[in-house]
Amino acid sequence: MEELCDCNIIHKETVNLAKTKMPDDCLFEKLITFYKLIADSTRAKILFVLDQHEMCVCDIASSLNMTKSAVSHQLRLLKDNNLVISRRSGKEIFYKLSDEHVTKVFEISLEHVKEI
Amino acid sequence: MEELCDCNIIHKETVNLAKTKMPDDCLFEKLITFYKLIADSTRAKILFVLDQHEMCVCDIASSLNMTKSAVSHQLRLLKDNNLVISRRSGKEIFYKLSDEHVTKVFEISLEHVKEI
DNA sequence: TTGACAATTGAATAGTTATTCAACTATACT
DNA sequence: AGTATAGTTGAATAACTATTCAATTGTCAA
Repeated sequence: MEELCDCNIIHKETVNLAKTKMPDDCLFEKLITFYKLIADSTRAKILFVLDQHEMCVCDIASSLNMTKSAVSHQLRLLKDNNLVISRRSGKEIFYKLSDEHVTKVFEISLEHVKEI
Repeated sequence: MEELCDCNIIHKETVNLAKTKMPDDCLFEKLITFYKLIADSTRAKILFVLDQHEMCVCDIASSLNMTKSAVSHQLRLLKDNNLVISRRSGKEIFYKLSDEHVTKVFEISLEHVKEI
């Protein structure tokens, strides 16, 4: 295992403890993937309105004052990452949060960030 | 207020409800600023190791196998946004999470993302 | 005061990404 | 079949950002 850092370990115990406790990269990937999705105002707003009610693309675009295309691109990202699911009903496609878990995490995130 | 969207409102009630419930942009800014900071593997790992123990830049760089410079740049962002604080002790500068609140939000985030 | 080490900084680069635009598909209705 | 509407898509652009590199600051110890 090569050392990439350009400095000495000053406090060996602290560093060793940190390294042993460090979760595997997979967990960080999950964390980052999830929070990158929230960390965009368009997507955060989409999640917020879908947390209120299932919606079609036009309604989301109207609510956010954006084009259908821009919203659709972001919906695709959210869908690919399983944060939302869709169903077609005639010409319209309705989107909603994928499950209670996403709802909960999003609401908790929103709640906590209010306090910072 | 100009309309930027390129489509009709299909379900007027749903859209109106969403619009009235929509938090002001300031809250979304806070949410996004905070989650953007977490949504990067370097910064997430820095927050993780600082959640274990106060650390100097060299120790953080060693723990993450990165250069001091790269770590320092990210620490600056975290500090500017009040997620971490620092104190000098001789040649070293120790960083830690800024308060219990940041600790809590970060730990909750980590906990919840495990379940997704 | 000189040298060594900890840390910061600014500019440059490379990679990522949100929105726009135009073209396209899918469905419903006449 | 033909038209209008809902939605998707890919390419292009513009904006943003993480890391590198080289230079610099701050502190200590000889």
